[in-house]
Amino acid sequence: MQVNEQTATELARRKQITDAAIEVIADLGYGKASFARIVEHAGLSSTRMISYHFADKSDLVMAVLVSAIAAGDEVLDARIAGVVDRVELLRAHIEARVEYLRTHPKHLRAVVEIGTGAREPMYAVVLRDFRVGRLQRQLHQGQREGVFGQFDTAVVAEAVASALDGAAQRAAAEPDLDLTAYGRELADLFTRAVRP
Amino acid sequence: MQVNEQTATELARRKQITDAAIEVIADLGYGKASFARIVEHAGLSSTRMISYHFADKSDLVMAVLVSAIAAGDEVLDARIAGVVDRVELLRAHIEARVEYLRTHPKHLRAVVEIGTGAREPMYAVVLRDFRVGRLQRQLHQGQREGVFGQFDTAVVAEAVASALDGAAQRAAAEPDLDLTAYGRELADLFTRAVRP
Amino acid sequence: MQVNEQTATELARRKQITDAAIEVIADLGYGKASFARIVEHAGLSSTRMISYHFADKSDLVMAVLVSAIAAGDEVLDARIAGVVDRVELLRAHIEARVEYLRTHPKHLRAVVEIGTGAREPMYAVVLRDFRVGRLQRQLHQGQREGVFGQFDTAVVAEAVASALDGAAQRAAAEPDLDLTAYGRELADLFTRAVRP
Amino acid sequence: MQVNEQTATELARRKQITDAAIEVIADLGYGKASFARIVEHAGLSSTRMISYHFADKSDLVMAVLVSAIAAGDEVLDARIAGVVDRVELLRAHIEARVEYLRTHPKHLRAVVEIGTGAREPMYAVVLRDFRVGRLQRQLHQGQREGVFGQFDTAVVAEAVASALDGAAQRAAAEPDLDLTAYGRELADLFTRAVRP
DNA sequence: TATGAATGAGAATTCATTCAT
DNA sequence: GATGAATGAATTCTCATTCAT
Repeated sequence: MQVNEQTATELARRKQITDAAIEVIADLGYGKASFARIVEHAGLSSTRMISYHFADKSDLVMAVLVSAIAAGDEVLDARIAGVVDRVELLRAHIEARVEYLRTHPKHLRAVVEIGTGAREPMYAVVLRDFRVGRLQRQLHQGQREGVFGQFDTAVVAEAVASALDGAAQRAAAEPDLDLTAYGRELADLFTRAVRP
Repeated sequence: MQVNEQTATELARRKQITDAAIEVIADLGYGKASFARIVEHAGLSSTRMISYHFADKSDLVMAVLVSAIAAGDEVLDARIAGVVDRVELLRAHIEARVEYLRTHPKHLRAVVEIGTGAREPMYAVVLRDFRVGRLQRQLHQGQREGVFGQFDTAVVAEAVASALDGAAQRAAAEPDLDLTAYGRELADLFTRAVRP
Repeated sequence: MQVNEQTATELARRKQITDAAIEVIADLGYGKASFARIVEHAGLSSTRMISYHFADKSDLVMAVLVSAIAAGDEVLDARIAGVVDRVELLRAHIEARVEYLRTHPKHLRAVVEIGTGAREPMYAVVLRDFRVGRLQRQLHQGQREGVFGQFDTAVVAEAVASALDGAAQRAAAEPDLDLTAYGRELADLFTRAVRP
Repeated sequence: MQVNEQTATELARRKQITDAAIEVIADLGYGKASFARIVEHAGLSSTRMISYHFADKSDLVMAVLVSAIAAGDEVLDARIAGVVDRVELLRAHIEARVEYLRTHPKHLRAVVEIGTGAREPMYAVVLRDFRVGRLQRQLHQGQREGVFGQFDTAVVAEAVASALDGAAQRAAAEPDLDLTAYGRELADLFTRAVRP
């Protein structure tokens, strides 16, 4: 299939660039992640390469976001598959995010960096859904079923998301951090907190 | 005494600059807070003014940090004065930070922006103490007294600090947010979470 | 005949590209008329399409010129056919150019844009002939016949041509401009001016 | 006076830059007049110099416009001073513009280049006033006084302005052109044309 | 204590064009 | 007859900082 093959190279290049961008953003922060540093990391010849494959910087960043979020949701979906208990679902959600941080440290770091460093409202929508969207819906459902107490789901979802952001920050600073234990602690913390 | 008068002018200038820097960092983010934008905001003649009063950018940022943290700790100290109960102390701590966010929105926003946007390890120490230092000591003491359950104080302190960061972000995005209620929700959340 | 069929497609493509180029040059000006914007306008896949069909940019611009000038002279020829009176011929010439501006606004605009924006002496020859060539010959002949006064035909021809350029500029700025009236005014103006 | 002296250097620099910009725009056209070529022409160290003294490119272009137009109006004012006859005033106007083209060839060329090459509506206002503003008012007044015939003053003013633009173009292409004669021809042409 | 002037380095982006198939 | 991929050069503009007074 010619069409697919034509696109294959293009897709491979885009992936090479987004992967490099993820690493650079994770390592240097959103502010320092210039085209020059990304091409250097990707082993490309010039920044022109990026401009050729992406309309502009926000196009690249959006591609990074989509890619990283897809990977994160994959981990999440796999972890919560089959879990029905609401409390266990919350635990699974938190632990899945920390597991994602463990298996894809650069990906999650990049998302957090973009979330905090970038100011384009363009990213806010997709970031919001990744950070608090699903979680808040779960919390809301748990309240309706009576398994959770009465609290502001927006506040709690934001608190959980922020705690996971904080975990990413700490993990970056302390590479030896035991993330599995960290995830369990966070899950314990919030499952206690949502009890009726 | 000439020396003192010189210092007084000097201090006034420094304050004018740090105040402007706080506003700009809070409004535009650390990455966009250039000298040019700060002098514009402060109504100064040129960026040379900043370079004259501060050794370099990190010197200015550190001054911003010290100033903002002092103001925040002042609010905190006033709020926890006389509180002895450990749980109430935790509640007071969280609510005091949110109150600080309400009374000094630009200050706390600036601190968070520097915490997430800047990468100089230089700031990390002072930031760490502001965000988790006192809190973690309180939690630890509470555990020793048996009022709190057994959890990793570092994890919980980081979670609380991150939740407050998240509150600052939301407050920036939603100016009409009821911060007093938000603070109460957060305090409820974490006081439930630390129960034995 | 394969050769002809190939040429037909080739010609169709070239026409598609020159037509798009005319629109872009007319709308955005010569300076902003990049290959990228032309392919976008033409709905082509890449700028490579242009480079394939035209040797280089000046080749494309020359094709635009030839095409637009041919269309303009067609209108002119139709309008002056049968007119013998010298003064009427001048009037017909001016009005035909304005009519061309009305029926092919993008074409004439593109010619003017290239005339003013481009610097290649290559275009100057063909432009010169379109703008002042025929007109100057008519004026000269009119003088020999004694119907026109004594003036510098080069100056007057250039003035007429410039006035028509100006009309194109105004028409672009004011889409509601009554061009027929404008043409009549110009014709009146210059027929008065050439009287002996 | 310190204030003046401080500004003096600044003003001198700005003049040095605008003068160089006028030359470059006149010689290479608006499209090719990059900062790089202007600093090269001005003998400055880097384009940074321009960015330091002008907010952005349009700021520089506007300064060029103001400077060139002021010089042109100075010549015009000197030429029409004391002229009362309406027809003579029209002649003086046209000849003054051509004289300006002769004494300040680069200045008028630059104005024409900006007028045709730039697209910023920002310039349009000041350009319009220079090109047709005063002239149209004169024509209108002449009609009210009955010295001129009935014609559309906007059309005629635009035609005169365009003819002067055309003169600038020709003068650039033919350095040996006798501009005084050219100006007289144009003045003859249009004074004939406006007769009742 | 203050400032006007200047700067080298780097930013993202656009340009017409060429290579290889 | 067509195209996907790539590119070097150039664009305007911003950055924190230094020089000289």
